[in-house]
Amino acid sequence: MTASIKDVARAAGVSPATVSRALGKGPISEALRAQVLDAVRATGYRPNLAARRLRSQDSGTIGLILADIGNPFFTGVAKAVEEAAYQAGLRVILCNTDEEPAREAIYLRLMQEERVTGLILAPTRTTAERLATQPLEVPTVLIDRAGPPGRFDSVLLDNEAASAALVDHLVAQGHRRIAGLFGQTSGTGIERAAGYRAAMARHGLPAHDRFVLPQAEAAAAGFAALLAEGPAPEAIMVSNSLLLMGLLRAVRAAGLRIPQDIAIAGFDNEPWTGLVEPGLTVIEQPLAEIGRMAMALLFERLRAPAAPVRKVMLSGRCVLRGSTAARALVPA
Amino acid sequence: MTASIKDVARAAGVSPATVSRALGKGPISEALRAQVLDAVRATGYRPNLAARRLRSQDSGTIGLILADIGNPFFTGVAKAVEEAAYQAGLRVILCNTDEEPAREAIYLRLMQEERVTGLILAPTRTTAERLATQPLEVPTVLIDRAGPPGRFDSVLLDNEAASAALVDHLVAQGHRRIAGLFGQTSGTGIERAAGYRAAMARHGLPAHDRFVLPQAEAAAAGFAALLAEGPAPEAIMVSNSLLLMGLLRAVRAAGLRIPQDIAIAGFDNEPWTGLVEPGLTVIEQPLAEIGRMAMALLFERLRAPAAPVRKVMLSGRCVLRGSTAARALVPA
DNA sequence: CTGAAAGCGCTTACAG
DNA sequence: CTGAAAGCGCTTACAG
Repeated sequence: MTASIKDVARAAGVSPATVSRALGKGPISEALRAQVLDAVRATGYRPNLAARRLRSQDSGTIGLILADIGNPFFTGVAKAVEEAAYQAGLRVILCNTDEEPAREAIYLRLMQEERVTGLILAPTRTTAERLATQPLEVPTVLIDRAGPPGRFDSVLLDNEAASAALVDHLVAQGHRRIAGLFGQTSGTGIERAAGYRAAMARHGLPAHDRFVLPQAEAAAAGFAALLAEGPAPEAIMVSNSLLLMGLLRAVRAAGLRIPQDIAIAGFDNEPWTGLVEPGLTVIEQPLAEIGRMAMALLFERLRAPAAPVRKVMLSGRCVLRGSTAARALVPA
Repeated sequence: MTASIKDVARAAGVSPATVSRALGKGPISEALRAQVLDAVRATGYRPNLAARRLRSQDSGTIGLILADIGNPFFTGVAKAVEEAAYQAGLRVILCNTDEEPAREAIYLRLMQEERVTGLILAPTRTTAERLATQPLEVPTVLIDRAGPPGRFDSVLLDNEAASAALVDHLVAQGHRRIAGLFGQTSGTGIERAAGYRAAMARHGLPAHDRFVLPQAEAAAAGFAALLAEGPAPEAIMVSNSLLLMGLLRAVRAAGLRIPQDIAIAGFDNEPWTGLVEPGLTVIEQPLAEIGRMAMALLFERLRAPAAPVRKVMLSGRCVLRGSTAARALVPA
């Protein structure tokens, strides 16, 4: 039904090889090229990518496996990846795992069956651990979440430093009982918790934190648990925007004022964090830079498969807003 | 480098055809199947999807072309589409056009070159018009945005009714000077504007609206223009959540109180619309239902290519919040 | 149920 | 620069 390269060849009075050359690279005279392009238009020919891939052994495709397509962090990174791929003439297959290791496994297999040129992956903790013993056969760059040490090119936020910056800020604002809620499914949550604990210890303060599922509802439950466990915290930090949203709801539902009764802070400078009263203090991540850097590392890897593994650490930016305003400055 | 079906056949002591049958359908004895599966494990064989597609003339893939992957409306729909595709054993290629007709054209062509089984598309106005004269060769379902009448299966919100519900509500709250800002790149914005105008006319009120780019910044500019054009509106409705966000910022920047000085309302019940003070009145769309229905229509179309074109209209739900509270009830 | 053979639509050495 | 031929890795009539 659809025209094939043979139909075009017949229409142009040339061989299929010449059509292929006219459409791709390869030497060809200008006269024949024009002839072929006319025939392409006349026949409505569209190359069959499956055939092209099979023959050339090059999928021309990048796989992008993300934990949550509804999270603006990932969509921001995805846009940058897609842009870089487009510039390089590559396609992107975008996969959403919803933080489920089972879906990750399915997509990882699929990417191998698609014979993708390269893979960019934000693994759950479960999969990150599996990666230590079952290496992937595809050139891969990890983003946002670390894998087994020294095995994968990766682009990560300096999570410990970012958490420490938040703790330092809260301490400077006069807070001492600073609690934390951290996502348990990703290495990122673990690192942010570690940064929080280290910073608290450095200030001589006791850590008080919990790991929860990265969902708004889990943050509410975690908040309740923190309250039940001891003296009410003066401030709470959380490790991602979903938790921040849940925490905000829970704090409001408890009738607590921000920041008078409790200060809150989190990660990801999403538009709504600035729209909500009194504005939420967050760590802003360089989304586009993460995506671009991931693609750059991938291209380098494709060029030099045996080069040493690289780990790029990017810094977050602390965006200070009303939710962590100094208590002394706030009218009671 | 990677094992092919021949390697598996050799390892299992059978023919490639038998390996193919063991992995797919086709009749095969249990004994041979087990033998083959062992060989698959031993060789680490992964089928080459490009080869499979080329031979079977079936890509097993659905194309999903969306206008803005950063918009929760589209990610919500995308999740439902992906879920339905997964249940049916199909893959999804997700494409983001950022409302740019040029990128839409590129992806439309790509989908044909991928020989996708079917396509789900939210076209810009430009592309929707082009579709009238240049029909697609792929079975296609339009979502969110109408195409040329009677030519494409589609799943749409009843936009005129939704806009009318918002206008009726605002009128019931005592507002008369009700203005509107509508996205100009999609048919949806046009329809919502039409619904607004019709409802205003029905109430004997003059319409006062502008079309703007679907961006938060454009809403701010549009708001300023509305103010400059005449007596200040008592209420403003907008046609999507990006505009609602921009409008909220602009209203606040102008030092106006919501709803005392101005009431606002819009579309899409995103989490932040409930978190922001005083809560924003919005039309909630049935995201999952839109995605599921689109896939259902697509499957029906594949089953019966010549069946009559179907257009499914879904109703929005009006979520009333503080941003449109009655003026009389609000303390001044 | 099983195998040998053909062929999906391309690209790419190989000659000329 | 151009063409004839081979072959990428599968699946699927066709025999048996």
